[in-house]
Amino acid sequence: MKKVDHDQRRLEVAIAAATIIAGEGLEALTTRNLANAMDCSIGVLSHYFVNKDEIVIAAMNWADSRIEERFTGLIEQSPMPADQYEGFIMSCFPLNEQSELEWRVRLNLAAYSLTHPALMQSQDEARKARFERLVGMVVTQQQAGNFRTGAEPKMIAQMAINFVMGTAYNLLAVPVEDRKSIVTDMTLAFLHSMEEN
Amino acid sequence: MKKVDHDQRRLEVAIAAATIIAGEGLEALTTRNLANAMDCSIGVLSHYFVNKDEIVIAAMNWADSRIEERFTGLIEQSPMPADQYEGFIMSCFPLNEQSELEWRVRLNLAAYSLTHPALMQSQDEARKARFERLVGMVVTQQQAGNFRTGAEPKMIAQMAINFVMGTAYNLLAVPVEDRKSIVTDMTLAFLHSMEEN
Amino acid sequence: MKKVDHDQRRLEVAIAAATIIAGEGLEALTTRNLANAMDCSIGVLSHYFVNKDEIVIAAMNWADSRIEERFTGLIEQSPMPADQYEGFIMSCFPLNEQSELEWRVRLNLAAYSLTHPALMQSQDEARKARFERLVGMVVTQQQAGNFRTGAEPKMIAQMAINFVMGTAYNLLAVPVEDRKSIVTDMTLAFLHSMEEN
Amino acid sequence: MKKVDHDQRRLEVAIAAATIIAGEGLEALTTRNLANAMDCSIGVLSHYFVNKDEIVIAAMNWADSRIEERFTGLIEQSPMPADQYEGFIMSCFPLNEQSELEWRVRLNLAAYSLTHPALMQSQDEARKARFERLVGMVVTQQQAGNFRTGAEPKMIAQMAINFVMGTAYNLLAVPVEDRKSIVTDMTLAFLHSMEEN
DNA sequence: AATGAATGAGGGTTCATTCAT
DNA sequence: TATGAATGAACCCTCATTCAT
Repeated sequence: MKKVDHDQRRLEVAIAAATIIAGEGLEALTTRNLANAMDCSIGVLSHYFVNKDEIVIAAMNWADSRIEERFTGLIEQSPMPADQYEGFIMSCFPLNEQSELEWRVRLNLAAYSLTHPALMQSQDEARKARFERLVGMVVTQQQAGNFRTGAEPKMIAQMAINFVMGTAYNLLAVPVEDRKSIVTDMTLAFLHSMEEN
Repeated sequence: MKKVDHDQRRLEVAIAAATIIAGEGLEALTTRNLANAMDCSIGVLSHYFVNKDEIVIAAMNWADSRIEERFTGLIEQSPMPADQYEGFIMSCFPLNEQSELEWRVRLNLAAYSLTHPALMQSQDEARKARFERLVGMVVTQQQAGNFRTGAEPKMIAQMAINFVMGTAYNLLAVPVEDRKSIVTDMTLAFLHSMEEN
Repeated sequence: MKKVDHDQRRLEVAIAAATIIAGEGLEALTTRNLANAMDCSIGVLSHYFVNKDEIVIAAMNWADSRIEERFTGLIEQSPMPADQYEGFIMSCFPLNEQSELEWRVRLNLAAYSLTHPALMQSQDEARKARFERLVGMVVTQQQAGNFRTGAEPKMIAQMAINFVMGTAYNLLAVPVEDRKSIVTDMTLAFLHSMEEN
Repeated sequence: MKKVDHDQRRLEVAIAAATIIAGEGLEALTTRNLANAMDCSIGVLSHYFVNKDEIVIAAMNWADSRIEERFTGLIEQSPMPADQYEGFIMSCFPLNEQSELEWRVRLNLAAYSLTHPALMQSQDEARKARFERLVGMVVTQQQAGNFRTGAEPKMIAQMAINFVMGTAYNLLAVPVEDRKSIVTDMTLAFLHSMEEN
């Protein structure tokens, strides 16, 4: 008798919530506003989430996961041929409407989790997993002769993470049309600085 | 002198507000909570700020300025002797209680300004000024032979900004006692990658 | 037979509702909670009751009737031999789990009916019938020489009702294990005071 | 700078709440309804009570205390001259508009406390204190030769309490104009049954 | 300048009820 | 019959803001 896919519906709510957070800010994410955006009644939300906090968390985790999945997908196919840097860049940074939305939510998540221990903890775990994956990739690249071997893989991995995050967050303040050339140059510069010299 | 008192009180309010944002989150910054933290009555706040939005902005700008001032102070005394990297690092990153507070607020500011045009605009201006100052510093360093000349000063400046921001934000998730060694290594690596080779 | 099933189901709902009222209070009697206790879906309730008010009334009337039926059963077998006081007491007061439940609901009914005219009216009718029956019993007992004849049967009947109610309600606040000796002594004292002297 | 008496205002809220409970029932006691009855805004309530539960408790305790105080006042002036039974009766039972209100709330309290442990506990304490006072009074009356000495003071006290409660609660279902003669007869009969014979 | 009581809009949430399946 | 997703009114409560003192 199940007419609706429960998980699908939860996802829809999470995406709608993420869209509001990205577009109007966290304070604009009210149940009324959200129900309106989803074109349903307020009561519906309580069928899929026990309270609003869960919705906020689901929205943020959704955006975070989307970014992370693209990033992970890239790493897994390394060693990356140099001619695929283009795809790397496009996947890693907010260069289209969709990833813009996700990065905006992620920036909110970064600030929000500072004072929400449960969220901070899940972030920590995600961070560790990401770090480990990236360290593995660096080692692979070093063995392939693409990265210099003088530096610790762990440091290179952490610097890459910081580079991507710092660049992505700062990019959000730049007009969309200007972003691509900036980020391309900077990524190449970063990768160059990681290369054997 | 009245004006001094007035400005002094505004500053006190901003600092108290920033402390709440950093410690309990933006949602915990209520007028009642703020008045309580300042050990004064709610009504006092309206003598110094026309509404709560102004308080939020003042708090965020205060934290932002504090970080920026230290950064600017460093730049102005360049070319930096190599033996002052220690001070540079301590000044640029959240390595003590005070700067931790400021960086936490700044991260909130980064997210908040995404959907608050007025704030975004003032951020833009600050960003430009910061950028210009840093470009000047890079040129100076290049002329002094500390930085490689192969790269555009603008790109180096932007990469430095992104490096500092990305590193600082990610540092907030690391236990305070572990931060210093991490950031030292990474800063040296970054500066090394900027050097002539 | 459909009718039997239907009435049976209504009764089951009423008992489940009464159980919730007795155990968790009137405010805990929600449709969701009730459906959960009955291990059925919310929609089922509307097949047997037009709305929740009817359920509340059915639950309260059920408990009230249970108590009343035992009381009536006792009266009808009067004149009561002195050696059956034990049974009288056990039947009239909340001395086991089941009657405890019923009396708790009845106390809720007493309060609830104060502001629910329809319920108050049905209560009035039940009260009158109870009163008449008891007056008849008192007359019988007087004729049998068990009760003093100096007092009006009506007054004795009313005092008996008040005695039972006052005692039963106050008993609900006493630990179950202490109740029996208390109520035995008090009933004997009451009956003694009603006897010829 | 205190313009209002905080305790006075709390009392006003409690009385207004009690009036609603008595007149429209516990379910009609909403914050909107209460604010409306007090001719003030909803927000005012939160200045004097942390939440609605506290208001309900305050209202019920107020009504309970009013009844109790009259009862205690009577006991303290015992041994009671026989010609003051009139006052005793008027003070003990719901025979005017004011005490009617209080007894209606008390009946709600009796039912409500069944499933509200905190309230039940405070009721227990009040019950014990009441009992002790009454036992003391019974002893006094026995020494004055007004009550029979054959019975335990404790039993007499408990029977008196049950008599008053049972009678008062049942009285609430009787038209006000019929109550006085009923309760007078019954009280005299009760007191008579307590006398030496 | 400082106070804090008062306001009432708007927040999240719960609820009885309806209805397509 | 039975289901449970959907509805939206109404709940309690918090909040920024105002203003008489």
